[in-house]
Amino acid sequence: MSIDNIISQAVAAAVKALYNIEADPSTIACQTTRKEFEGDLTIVVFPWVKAARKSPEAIGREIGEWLVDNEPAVASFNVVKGFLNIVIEPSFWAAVLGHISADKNWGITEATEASPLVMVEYSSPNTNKPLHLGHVRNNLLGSSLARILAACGNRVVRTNIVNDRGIHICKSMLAWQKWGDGATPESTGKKGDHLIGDFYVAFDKHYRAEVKELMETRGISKEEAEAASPLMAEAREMLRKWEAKDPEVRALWEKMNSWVYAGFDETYKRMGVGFDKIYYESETYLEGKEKVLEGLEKGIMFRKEDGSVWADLTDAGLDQKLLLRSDGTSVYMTQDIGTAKLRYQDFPIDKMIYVVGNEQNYHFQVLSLLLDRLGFAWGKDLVHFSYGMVELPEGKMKSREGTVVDADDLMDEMVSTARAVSEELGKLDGLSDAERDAITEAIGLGALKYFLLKVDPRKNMTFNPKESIDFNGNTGPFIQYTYARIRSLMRKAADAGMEIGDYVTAVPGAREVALIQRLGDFPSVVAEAGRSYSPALIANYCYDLTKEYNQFYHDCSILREEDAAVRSLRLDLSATTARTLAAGMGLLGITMPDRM
RNA sequence: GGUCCGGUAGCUCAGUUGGAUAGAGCAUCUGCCUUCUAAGCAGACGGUCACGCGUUCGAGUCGCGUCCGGAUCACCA
Repeated sequence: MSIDNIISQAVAAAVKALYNIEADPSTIACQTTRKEFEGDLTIVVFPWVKAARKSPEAIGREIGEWLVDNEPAVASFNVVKGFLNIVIEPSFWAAVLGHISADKNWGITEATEASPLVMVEYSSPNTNKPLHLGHVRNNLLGSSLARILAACGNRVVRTNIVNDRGIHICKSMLAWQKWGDGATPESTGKKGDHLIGDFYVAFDKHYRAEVKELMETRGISKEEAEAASPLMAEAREMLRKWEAKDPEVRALWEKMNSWVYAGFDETYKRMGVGFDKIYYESETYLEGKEKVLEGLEKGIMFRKEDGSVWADLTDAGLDQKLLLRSDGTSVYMTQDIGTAKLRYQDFPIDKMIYVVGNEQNYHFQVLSLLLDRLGFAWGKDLVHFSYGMVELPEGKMKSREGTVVDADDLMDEMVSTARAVSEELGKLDGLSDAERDAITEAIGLGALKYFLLKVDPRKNMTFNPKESIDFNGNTGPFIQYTYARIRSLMRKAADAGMEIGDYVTAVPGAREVALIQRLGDFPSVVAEAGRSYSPALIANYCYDLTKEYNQFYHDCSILREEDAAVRSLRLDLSATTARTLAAGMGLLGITMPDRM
């Protein structure tokens, strides 16, 4: 039971005793007192003014007096306008810290057999090019969200739907056949995904040259030239062969995809993201048809004269949506319905969360409606975790113009910057090469992850590779640094044989109380982050906690404190802060180095 | 044009169910390394919370309208 709950319940009891008003303790506004006023917690008394027929000041005074008489945790109070500021009996704060400190899983709720089963889909790359900055935001949001949901007591299945088929991969395959000269990741020393990406670019280059030439020699329009392009015709022919399961095409497709997957795995691993179940579009793209035809029979869909199948969503304020082309083939929406069916067969999920960019908001609005009408229990309240795009100072990333920020390059750059800064500050002196590598990796990736996760996912963000990433202020490294300092402090305390956790007689000061209150918030922050699907909430909490700790740290001497009980209290407070920071940053997938 | 989402300090962003005088970082300026790590701390400067109306004890937060920016409205994925 947290101190907030104790006070809320006591206030509810006071209101009942004084004015015979029933107040739900959870609705009572109990908040940390602002610094400029005296007190620890503040109760807003305005809600009872009408029913009690008294002035806010009088009500505040009466509740305050009642609390002092009846609630041992309350030491004193003062009233400013309609705000009742409560001073908690100082010894209670030591007890609260003891409670937090004893709970090794503070803020984390373990899932049980009965917990809801939540599936989170994220990443969902194409196999024709390497991962870029946009994917990085997606991957980090998705995996962080999965961790947060698990910490909120959900059973979580992380999933990835890989777009491994279609014209795009055929383009890469064709380019490899034509101009690849038998190149492999081994022969070129390139990561497989980058190698395939290069061939995709090569196709595009040759294709555009071809179109230009056709326009000039035949004097035709761009559209006509594109339609007449032999190169594109070859790619389409290859796709046709792929769909007909031509052994040669399939073998090449499998070989090249395996290169890409090896490359992706490396990137995922470094980024610290993973999946419990991966679906491949090549295995699911035919699935939705059956479900759509089933819907047709039930009258949920209708067929037009040309044979195409549609859903009419005008009654829900949306348009008509195509689900099967006139030639009977599937579209994107149909495949998503099919994937949903497969997933439900594999896992009896209660909730589905799709981490997909906000350009697909409309798609998921439609998907939700369709799944609901087709009888999926979770269809109606599926969550489209919609996030904004990452833009560069010059504007949007465009692969054709080569302005895409590559995920691997970005991570390399972050880590080498971290190393340069660390060396300049002399932070790595006296450490082994392995230690240096581990620390700079943690800092570089910590900076990147924190930067992408601390902002509201819905918003578009600008990423300036040169200037955006900082190691000062509200950044991952700042939080990591504070953690590393505490760890160093704990090592010194251990060397000196100092005791922690033996401070029952100590009375915490104002800074300690502020920090304990902040630590006490962690469980509700995690719960709120789970409810609102917001890694940013966790990030900003970690930052606030770090700031609070640094102020405390600079205001007092810990190891030199002469009163053993106070020193012990401060050491335990430091240790608990470090643990909470590690837990919070862990939910963001950020590792905390022991020294830096 | 329809639908959805944004608009808070020069810049990048917080602001938890409506609560007290609006919060950080960066940038600019001023102090603090002989004291557990200065990637730090303390302070100064900086605001019509896009605009208007409404709801009420109280609105950055809720409702309606306007303006600006973005996304989307394919027999693409």
